[in-house]
Amino acid sequence: VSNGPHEPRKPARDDAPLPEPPWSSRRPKPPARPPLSRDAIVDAAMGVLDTHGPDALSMRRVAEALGTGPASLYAHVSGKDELLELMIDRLAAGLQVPDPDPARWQEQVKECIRAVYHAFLAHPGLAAANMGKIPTGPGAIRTIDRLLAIFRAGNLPNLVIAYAVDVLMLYATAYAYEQGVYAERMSAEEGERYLQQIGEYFAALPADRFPNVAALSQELMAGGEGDERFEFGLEMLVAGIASQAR
Amino acid sequence: VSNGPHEPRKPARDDAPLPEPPWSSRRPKPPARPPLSRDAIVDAAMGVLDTHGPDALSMRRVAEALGTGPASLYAHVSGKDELLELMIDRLAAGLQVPDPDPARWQEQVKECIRAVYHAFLAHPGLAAANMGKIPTGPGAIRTIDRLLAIFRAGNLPNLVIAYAVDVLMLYATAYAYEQGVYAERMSAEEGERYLQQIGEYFAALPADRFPNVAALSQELMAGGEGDERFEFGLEMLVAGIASQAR
DNA sequence: ACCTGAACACCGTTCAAGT
DNA sequence: ACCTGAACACCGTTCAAGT
Repeated sequence: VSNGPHEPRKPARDDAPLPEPPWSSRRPKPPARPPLSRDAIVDAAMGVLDTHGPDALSMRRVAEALGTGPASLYAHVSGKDELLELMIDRLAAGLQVPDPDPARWQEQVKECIRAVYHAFLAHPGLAAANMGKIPTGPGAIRTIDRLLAIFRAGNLPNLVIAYAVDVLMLYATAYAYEQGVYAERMSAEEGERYLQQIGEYFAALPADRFPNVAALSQELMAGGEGDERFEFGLEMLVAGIASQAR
Repeated sequence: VSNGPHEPRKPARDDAPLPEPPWSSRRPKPPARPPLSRDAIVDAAMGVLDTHGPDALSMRRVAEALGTGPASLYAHVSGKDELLELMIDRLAAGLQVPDPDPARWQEQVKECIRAVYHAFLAHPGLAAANMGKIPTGPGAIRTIDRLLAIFRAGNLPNLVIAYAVDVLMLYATAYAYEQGVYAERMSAEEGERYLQQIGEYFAALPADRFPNVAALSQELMAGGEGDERFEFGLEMLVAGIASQAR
């Protein structure tokens, strides 16, 4: 089995493999499929994730998308963990972080954390893998360095800056993970209905045993549509951090 | 196959099955193993998690601990997701939340969030399962209700209370997840060495490309031992929330 | 009603063998 | 050096069959 029938979905392109002319029978089996590489594997993994969802992101599916077997990936990547790290680093490398403007540093920080949040939201499955690991890839380092520059324009103690970057990154990642789990299980309409059901359940709880949940059932369910809840936590954190300026 | 040879590890106890006396041949095969139940399954799952770690927490291992096959669990539990929810609810039910003391509400909130954090830290694997789900079990509802009581003593708008509980719970859960992933992969000594290596890597980065990471390499690695970083974020959040009092 | 053995459709990773 | 088929040791879940 060479290749060919493995990827019939994509439309023909200029670099599509031509039929082998019988007279130039020098190389009987040229590997028309591009050779494997770390980048090609990350490309394929991103494609699998975006089109089939986080549950489909397996070494086997990625290999299948490349027209090979799962064992072939291990020549370029030490395992699934490293592949996820490479995917996260590609995500980080794509983030745009502005040059620091001292007068607007708080707003700039919020913009960056929103960008991190939305990036992980766009590729569910990466947020979970980003937790518990200290980023060391070039893309992540670049992003963190530029984010640190903004914080340094805010006249904060260095230790506060370091902790602040950490906690804000965790916040964005964790929130994206949560939203991803939530979105993965149901469509927007189902989510609406689910939230309403939970709200009714809370409101119907025996008020003598759970008086506060019953009293606040409305508010506990509010703001589920947009980014209001995310913005609330972001606001609280940045305000608290800003209060540490010297 | 009845039971008996499936659990040869534990020492003999008073309720160990005695050899069948041949003269009382009424019931040839009394089910000496206690019948399955939701509680028994949750017990066994907690045992598997605590003694063998989160990676070992599979339906098959839980069934094995109960001396049966995995299919038997599905008569009492709809699947692994529900089992995890039941485990989380047991965790929540064990949390102690004090009666509200209006003068100390901020400190009381911090105590509660610390308790949530430490509870998830003690049972790694549950934190990840707690994200993206709205808790509805009796244990979780009870805990949330008592936590809401403390917030209501703080004279905050109802919407702020609702968002605050949410964001603080997410913070505690996410931080515990992160710490759990970190602790799972290495011992305390290995963690120490790992952090030091990362610190050296950061300090050795080309200062012209990553000036801020290089300059702050010390601070970026600080406070990894204790709960300083967790406390920092908790402080920022509670301070920000308290500033919303009317 | 509760339990079970066996199977289904997957995983990540390893390894000897090929080129 | 790079790639591969086949296998290993697992998963969660289903289902017909038993009692």
